[in-house]
Amino acid sequence: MSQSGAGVDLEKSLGYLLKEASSALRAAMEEVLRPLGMNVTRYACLELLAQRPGLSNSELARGAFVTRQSMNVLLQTLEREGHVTRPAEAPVGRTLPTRLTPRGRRSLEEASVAVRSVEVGMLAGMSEAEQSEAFRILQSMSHSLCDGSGGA
Amino acid sequence: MSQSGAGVDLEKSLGYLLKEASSALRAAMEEVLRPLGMNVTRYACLELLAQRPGLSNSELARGAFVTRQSMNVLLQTLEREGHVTRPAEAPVGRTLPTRLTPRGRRSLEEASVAVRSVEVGMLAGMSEAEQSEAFRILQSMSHSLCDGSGGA
DNA sequence: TGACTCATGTCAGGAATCTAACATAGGTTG
DNA sequence: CAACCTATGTTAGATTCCTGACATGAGTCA
Repeated sequence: MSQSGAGVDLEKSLGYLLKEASSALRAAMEEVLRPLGMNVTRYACLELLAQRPGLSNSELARGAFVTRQSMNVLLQTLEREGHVTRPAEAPVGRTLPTRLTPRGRRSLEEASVAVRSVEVGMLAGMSEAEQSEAFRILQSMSHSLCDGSGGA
Repeated sequence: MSQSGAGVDLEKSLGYLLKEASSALRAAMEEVLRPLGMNVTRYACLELLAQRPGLSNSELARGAFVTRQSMNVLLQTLEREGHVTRPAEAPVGRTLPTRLTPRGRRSLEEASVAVRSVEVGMLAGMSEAEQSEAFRILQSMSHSLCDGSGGA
């Protein structure tokens, strides 16, 4: 390997570290979800619907960090598979409120257990106080980035 | 919007928050890099080469969080554009040590300024102590995830 | 009322990434 | 030495995701 102990500051960048942690988390989640025939985006969609029934396509897209076009095709798949239902007509406006079916809820249950184990593993070795601190810090980063980006 | 103040714990998940922050960072970086005709992966590749000249294709891939196949096509593009150079023959084994050209270094300079401004904005409102704490915490998360995933 | 703006759902095309596969070089172990 | 295993570079095919575009419904304002 070429990596000698040269003075590189990429390893000191919080941005790089953030990406590294996020990448590791995603990889770990994909790994435990694959045997269940699921992936991170599918899980995120179902989890969002479990916690906030009636979310629209666009709202799910924002919550799962994909475009609404991508979420649309995912919802069509989930609908075809019988995991979610959407009314044929929009009760108001154009938004179609989506809901989990019992089958979707069952799939989510399995996945939730797997994902929770990953998150527990991620927090191994961190005290309650550190977790609270991590929460505050990550929220601060998100807000700073959104303010600086969307507000300018 | 459908989001009432219902008791949802996705907002309390450190994993979700980690993804949110990482997503915001990536979006902010893409935004400032786009006017420069660059994207996050290209920037990561050039930055890695600046800090560790002679990295191989596979090492760059790992550092930029993509597959070595994806990095390979990127390197071919960068080589065609004159941003990097690779020897025609591997001096040892099969690894082709890659290096920045002066032109690649110039492109990186521009991008670095833009990216640094994003990172500075992200750290706005965080004290030195908090940044150190963030560093420790993110590293702890990464390590816990890799140990639990690759070691099992 | 009518024009404007904004958000949504949806379809089509393209760009980026990944998975699968093969050949080669180096180290390891019998 | 020979067989084996691992890591690398590379190509090709498939998949995923995004960008662009259009039509519809709701709210705003003159």
